[in-house]
This record gives sequence, C-alpha cells and structure tokens, in this order.
Amino acid sequence: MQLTLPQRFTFAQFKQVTPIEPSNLLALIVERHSKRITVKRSAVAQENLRRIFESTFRLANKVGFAPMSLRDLCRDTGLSMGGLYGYIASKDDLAAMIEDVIRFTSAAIPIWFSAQPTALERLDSTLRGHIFISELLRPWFYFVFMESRTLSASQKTVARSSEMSFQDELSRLFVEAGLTDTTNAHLRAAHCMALIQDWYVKRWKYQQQQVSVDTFANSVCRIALLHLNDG
Amino acid sequence: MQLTLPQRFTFAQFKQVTPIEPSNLLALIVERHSKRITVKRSAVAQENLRRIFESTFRLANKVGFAPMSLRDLCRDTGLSMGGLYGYIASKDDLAAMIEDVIRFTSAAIPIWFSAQPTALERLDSTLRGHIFISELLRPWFYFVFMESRTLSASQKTVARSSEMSFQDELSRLFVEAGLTDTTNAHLRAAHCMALIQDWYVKRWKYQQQQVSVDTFANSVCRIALLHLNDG
DNA sequence: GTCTATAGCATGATAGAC
DNA sequence: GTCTATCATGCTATAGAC
Repeated sequence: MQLTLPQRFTFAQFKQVTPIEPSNLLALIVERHSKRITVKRSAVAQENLRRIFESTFRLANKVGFAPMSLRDLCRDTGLSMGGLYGYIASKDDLAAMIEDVIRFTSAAIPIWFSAQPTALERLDSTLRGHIFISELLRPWFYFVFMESRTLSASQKTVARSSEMSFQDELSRLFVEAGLTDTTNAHLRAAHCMALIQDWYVKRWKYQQQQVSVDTFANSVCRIALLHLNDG
Repeated sequence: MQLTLPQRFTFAQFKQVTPIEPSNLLALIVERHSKRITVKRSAVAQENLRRIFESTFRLANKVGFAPMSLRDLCRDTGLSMGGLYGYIASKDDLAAMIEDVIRFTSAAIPIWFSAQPTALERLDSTLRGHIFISELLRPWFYFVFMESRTLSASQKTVARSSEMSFQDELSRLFVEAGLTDTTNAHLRAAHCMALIQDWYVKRWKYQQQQVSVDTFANSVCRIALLHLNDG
C-alpha cells in the first residue's frame, strides 16, 4: 500500500492517511494470534488486549519487563491470572506479540513511499514516516528497543535483521541520491537510525525542551540530506 | 585535571593520556565505597570486584540486570552468596556502584578540554573524549544506558540530570562557536548525545560494518561542527 | 470465559560455622 | 574473609469450580 502525501509532510497530515494506528492495531493482533486467543467475541478480546498492552507498557517502563509480575499486570488490567492466560500463552509470548507489531510496521514504511519520483523525496518521506509512526506507536517502539536484547538468540537475530533491513533501505536511498561511497552511506544510515531512536527512547529530554515532532523531523531530515553530493 | 592532546586526536593518542581507564577504576571504586566493602586487603578486594563487575556485565547484557540472579553471579565469579555480600550491600547497591562510575566519568570529560583556545576545538575534543572514554568503558556505559530507567525515582532524577549537564555543556559550546539560536543549539546537542550513545548501545551494527572508533568519531564531529554559522 | 486456589520452584538476604 | 545452610517471600503457570 502506498500513501499520498505532500513533500515534507507534517505529523498532522500523516495521521490522516496512515494505515497503521493505535485504534486498528488490536484487530490486527487478534487476527495474527487467533490460534492462541481463546476468547471468541472480538470486541471483548480487543478491549481486554488493549488493557493488557496498556498496562504492560506502563509497568514495564517503570520497572522493566522481566521484573514486572503477572500479578501486577492482573491488578492493573482488572483480569485474573486465569483470565489473562486466555489472551497470552506465556509472559514471553506477550513480549513476542509486541515485537511482532514493530517488525510488521517497520517493514511497511519503505513501501508507503516507494512510488515517489526522486530518491531525495523517498529519503525525506521514509525518514518522516518512521519518525511519525514511532510517535503514534511510541510505547511499542520503546518497549522493543529496551527489551529486544533479552530475547533468545534466535529472536535477537530476527530483531537485528529487521532493524538492519530498514537501515539498508536508507543506505540504498542515500546511494541513489548521489552518495557514491557506500561505506559512508552505511554510516549515514546508521546515524539516521540513532537519531530517530532517540526520539522515542529519550522522550523526557524533548518534552523538557518542548521540541515538537515536526521540529524534530525537520532537524533529522536536514542533517540526513545535507551535502548529499560531497560525501 | 586537563589533558594535552593534538587537534582531532585519535583513540590511540587518547588512551595514552586518559586519567580514567579500566585498570585504575577498581582502586577508585574501593576508595569510594570503603565504608561498605568489608574486605581489608585492597589487592584481594580489587580482584574480586573486577570479577563481580565483569560477570555482572556479561550476565546483565545477556538476560538483563533484574532477571540476573545473585546465584548466577556467584557461579560466574566463583564467590559464594555469603562472600558476595562482603562487597555489595544489596543487588541494587551493585547497580548504584556502576552508575556512580559513569556519573563521575561524565562530569570529568568537559574539564579535560576546558583550556583549549577556541570553542570549536573544545567542542571537537569534548565529543572525541566522550566517544573514546565510552569505548574504553563500554560495558559500564551500556549497563547504565539500559538499566537507569529501572532505578528508583530519585536515582532516575540524578541519572537524568547527569546526562543533561553534559548535554547542556555541549549546548553552551555550540553557542560559543557561533550558534545564536539556543533552541537549535539544544537540539543539536541532543543529536550529538544520540549519535554517541548509539556507538556503545548498538555496537553489533558497527562491528558488522567494520567501522573503527576513529572513523566513527570523525563522522560525528563532522556532523556536529557542520555549518556552525548558518544555524 | 472468567474466576479462586494452589502446585512447584527460584529468589534475595542472613546466620553462624570455620 | 569465605563458606554452607536456611528463611521468608514472590513468582509463573495450571487445575478445576461456576
């Protein structure tokens, strides 16, 4: 699916056309995990899942996912221990469901803007798209950033290759936009990833300085696209 | 204490003059926590502490600090549960000792280069200094980055104000170097922090791309100092 | 579909021997 | 200064009532 947006679009403009947003995520998750979720009425399932994820983010961001007990999660969601296990297979499975959302989302972004005419426009849009979707799904992105290192070796490989595939996409766009030195293109792409991740990882900093998401996106795009012809 | 180094110094040059390095950290820690550490012979204490930190970094980076059990830590260090408590007051205290090292180090960096003649040189040196010291003490920096969010509210405040005081120092240097827009200076300083943190947080990425610490430092300094006169 | 009750186990910390 | 043994607590996950 491709998105139609003006050049240098704003967060407000993005919000109106994005196919992925908090309110339709739950239906997606219920569908992708229908084998596991025993609750049949979709509306009930979505509401309880919404509470489960909301509570998980609140508790995990306060004490970390591993120390967060399922008893705390039950108290916070209003579910019982037994009830909770109608929605998740295990505590690890809960983390894997969240991971899956981010992997799915990250893979979708470059496709949204693949039809734009110039490499510079695709670059600018892809960066903005990533920043804006991470703003909409901030707790999900934050969770995956912080918890992915504690996954099993095989899951960690999947998480890293998902991140690298987005970074490689940026790299290719830099080359298309005129960066002939591929080592430099890789490094610049890594820098872009680092800047964007900072937006959802160190949010307290930008809140404190009252930096808006549009100001931030403009700043990142400016750095990324600067001097694209002198290496 | 101030350091004498050439402009755009390399990691090899930095290593020869840095007052903080892995081999003298332990003496510093023993001194700063002498009230708590019951072991009197300093050589024994330092060797056991070295093993405790080494094992903590290995285990915490594999499964996280909270899920790491003190039994695992004992198995890895060769100490018994009782023996371990001669060195740490509690599991939380162990994390606080590591935090303290990074706070102490981060506060020292700007002073090392405060006597350099121009703001541009101070900026370049301060950035390199931070990158190179985080290379030397990578496990320590990584641990604090990952675990500081799970600290108590008061400890979290201390950690954040330590990070902000370094960032504000960068901000001031940007203004001295000609950035008249202070909002822009703050944003640029935050970007610098994000890029540097990426060096020790996502090391696997740079190893995979075979980027050396000197190449990385040059790239960050280039971005940081670019167009310092056009905002 | 959701609850209560509990099995089975691992944890952080300490007491006291040597 | 380091050990072994032990305590009290809290955990994940499940069984079975309703």
